[in-house]
Amino acid sequence: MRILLIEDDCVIADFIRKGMKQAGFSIDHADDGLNGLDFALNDNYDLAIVDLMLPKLDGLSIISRLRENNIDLPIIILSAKRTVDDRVHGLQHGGDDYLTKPFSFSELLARVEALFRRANKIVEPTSLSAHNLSLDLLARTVIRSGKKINLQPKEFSLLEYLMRNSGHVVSKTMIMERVWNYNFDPGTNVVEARISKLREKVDRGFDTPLIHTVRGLGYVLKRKDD
Amino acid sequence: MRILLIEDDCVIADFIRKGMKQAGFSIDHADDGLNGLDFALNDNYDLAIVDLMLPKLDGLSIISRLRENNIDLPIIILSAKRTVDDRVHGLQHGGDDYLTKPFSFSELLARVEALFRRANKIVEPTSLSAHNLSLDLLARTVIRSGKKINLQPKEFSLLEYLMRNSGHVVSKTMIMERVWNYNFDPGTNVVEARISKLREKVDRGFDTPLIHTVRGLGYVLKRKDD
DNA sequence: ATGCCGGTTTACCAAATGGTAATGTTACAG
DNA sequence: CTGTAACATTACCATTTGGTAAACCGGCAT
Repeated sequence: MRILLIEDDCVIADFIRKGMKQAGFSIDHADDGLNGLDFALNDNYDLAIVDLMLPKLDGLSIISRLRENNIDLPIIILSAKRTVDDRVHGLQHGGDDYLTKPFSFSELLARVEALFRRANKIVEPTSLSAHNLSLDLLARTVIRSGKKINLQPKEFSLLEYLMRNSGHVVSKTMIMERVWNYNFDPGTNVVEARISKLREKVDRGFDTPLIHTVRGLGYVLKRKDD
Repeated sequence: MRILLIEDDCVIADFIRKGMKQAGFSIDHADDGLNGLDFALNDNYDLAIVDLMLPKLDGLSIISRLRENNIDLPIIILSAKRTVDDRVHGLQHGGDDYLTKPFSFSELLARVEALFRRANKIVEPTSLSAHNLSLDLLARTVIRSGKKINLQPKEFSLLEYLMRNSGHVVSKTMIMERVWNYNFDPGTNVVEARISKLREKVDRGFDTPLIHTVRGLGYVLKRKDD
């Protein structure tokens, strides 16, 4: 979870930085508006905490610029201005929350967590892809270099699991647990057998194989050179 | 945009109701906690505004119960309690925002709009729900009032189609085309037969049937009184 | 009331699915 | 080079699935 903090008062900035680190977040700090905008535009953050009064470029302008650029980043506004008009103004500019200084750290943390909760629900990917292979998780269809591939339900789940961990080796035991919901070893070779069928459909006849076995460890989905 | 307001003070409730209507929202009002929970569980709202101090069931309990039932509804907490602890508590229980009384209507409106902005990202829905029935399109699971229902793949697709058109009658021909990909009439009663099995699993043993037949036209998924 | 038409339910069977085990293959140690 | 263990492939069979048709039911027009 990466947070961007844009704040010029270094006492407050330090206070927030330390607290967030302790809470297990990774946090970057920009101390003026232009830097902050630059950070936000050129890196992928999960949330931003933005002061309104900033040197070079004020907070509201940063938010407007981000929204103009279609950057949909949850933003908490931090400000000394406490009138209703200021709050309303901040939210209307595209802020997600407004917190007035002075504030207690626990409240900031609670708001950060509330926003994460909401933002991360929506991010669930509806398709997975690697190289020229892609799965549509909603339609449950598989396409490799434009050609539709017909998989059985179990085969699809197996491939989905490999794709979700693409680049990382997954052991047969892991596969058993996540795809078959077995927490024991049935003493058969179900996984091998199903992998074989899967390869036949997904790899056979295509340029380069994507399903690789790692002797003694398990299987990986990747292209050879990754 | 449908808002659910749970508030026992009728002066405040009226004030909010009028304002929201004027702002173009459709709003329902429950004046105690149990009613509120019932409304939220049995209907589809886009946002809820919840007072904390309520007769019969307090606001935090309502929120907890909703989150337990996997109902992901943006919630604004409204409360006279203004301490940091209360705010933190409210957010930790699954609220998305916390507003203290007295508040100005413009601030409430701004927060409602901010939450809508975030919740309504134009993303393909990954779950469908109607009344107390909900489908998880990714996991391909079905839950009705907390109980898991096991459907066969075809049954799931059929129910999904009904849900996607919930409230609207769909003809058997339509169903054949979209669920079976037949563009002709096979002269059998596949649809009827499968609808029957589906009813057995989805409706039998539950409070109110959701799958209704409209003689001569087709089928609808809805509650009787909608 | 009677029969008919549209819809429902059920039993049945063919096809698809998915696990098992036997057999074949390959990598690597010695 | 050879033996072994890990893995691959394949044939086979039980279970699940899903379509068909026949029996059943209930509202409505005659």
